[in-house]
Amino acid sequence: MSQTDTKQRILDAAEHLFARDGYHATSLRSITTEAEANLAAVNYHFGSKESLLEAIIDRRLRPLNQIRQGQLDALLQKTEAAGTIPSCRDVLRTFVEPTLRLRKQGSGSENFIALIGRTLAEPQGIAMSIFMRNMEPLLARLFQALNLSLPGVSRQVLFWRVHFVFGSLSHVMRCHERHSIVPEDVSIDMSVEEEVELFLDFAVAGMEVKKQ
Amino acid sequence: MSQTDTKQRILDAAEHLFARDGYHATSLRSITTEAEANLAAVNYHFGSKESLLEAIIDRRLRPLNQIRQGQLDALLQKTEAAGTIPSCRDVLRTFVEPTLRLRKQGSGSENFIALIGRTLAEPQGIAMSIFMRNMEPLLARLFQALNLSLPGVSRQVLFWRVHFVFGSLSHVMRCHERHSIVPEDVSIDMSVEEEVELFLDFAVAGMEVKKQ
DNA sequence: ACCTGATTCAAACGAATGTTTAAATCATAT
DNA sequence: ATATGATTTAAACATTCGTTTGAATCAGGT
Repeated sequence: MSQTDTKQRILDAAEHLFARDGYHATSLRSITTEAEANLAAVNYHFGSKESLLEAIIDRRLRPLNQIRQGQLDALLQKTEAAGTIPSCRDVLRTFVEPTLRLRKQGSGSENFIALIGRTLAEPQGIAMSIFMRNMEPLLARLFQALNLSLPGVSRQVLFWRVHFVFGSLSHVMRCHERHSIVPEDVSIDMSVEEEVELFLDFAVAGMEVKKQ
Repeated sequence: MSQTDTKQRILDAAEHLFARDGYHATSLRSITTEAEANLAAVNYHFGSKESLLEAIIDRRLRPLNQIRQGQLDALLQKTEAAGTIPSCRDVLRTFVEPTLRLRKQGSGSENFIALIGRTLAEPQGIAMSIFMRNMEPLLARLFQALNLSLPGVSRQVLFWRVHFVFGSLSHVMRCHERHSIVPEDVSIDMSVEEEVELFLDFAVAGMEVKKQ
């Protein structure tokens, strides 16, 4: 059993428990038990509980953001070459689609998505600063692209609507399991494409609407 | 200094700290310090930390839901008497307006709103079950009214869109302070009415949109 | 003034937390 | 085989946690 085995098992277990119970409600003992590792392994491999959280976020957020960044760049290059402006729907899709696709990818990534969803709900938390360090450049470019795609919407209103969309998305990210208020006749199993377009139907309409 | 003084001070302090740092990251010692009460006061007046959380939620959620319920009933009676169906905007307003109004009311209610916002982000948490006990009847009626107001939207799609709206709303509830990603030139000070209508512009457009 | 019940207080409880230690074990290259 | 560095292990570390205790203090009625 090599070093990376233990490290990975700890990362997976912690990702799962942090997502399910939250950072503070999860003990290192419960993590190492689930990972079948010794209690001291966390501090040996990661240094501290907080650094473990950082490693969890970095592991998946870095490649995810590279995909988002690549799709956004490709879209902007394409529209610029064609002399048009990107649609709000296409801009948002570069952010949302890789997110929901990663969740369906398995091997614990659904836990990561839920963890990020929780993180967004704790503005003052430890996870938020780690998260924002990875997100800030991309978020700035995304806002810029949305501003370009919606010339009729003021920066003021645009900001709030982006806020609303992020709220919706983080909620969807958190709730990957059947909820108590979900009616029995509502199916929650959809393909990634269905999920993405269902979300974009909602989000784009809200982004584009003229003031009433 | 009477009994209710200490009880109220503990409720206010705990509401503030639970909202800011989360339930598990807040200790009874930090609560009683902020409330200028003895450590044992929490267990004397409330029995346990968990019962304190329950008291916090009950204190404000009960009257808030009565207002929401009253406004929804009034709307449904009015439209039924007129032989029409309620608009989606009016139905959503009966839920959203009392919420954002309470936040602006002061005396710590903004902490409660943020706490509920956090609660909605912890599906498996202790607060969620306490919260849902108070919310389930109203949520069922709200969903029914929305179904009535949007005859063109299937139950399946409607459920998801309500999900999205709740995500947006809970996000707005959490973020009552200026965020790091908020551009400098974006004002976050609005009247309740402005806030409500800005939110409803977004949410109603997403609820009503035809599939693309 | 005195009694009674409610409230406050300092102190301590056992349990659980994140972290550290030092010895034991493993893997690998010479 | 042996030496070396990486990893694992059991045990203990000092804190902090929620809760409990029993005495002290308070308020109000007789």
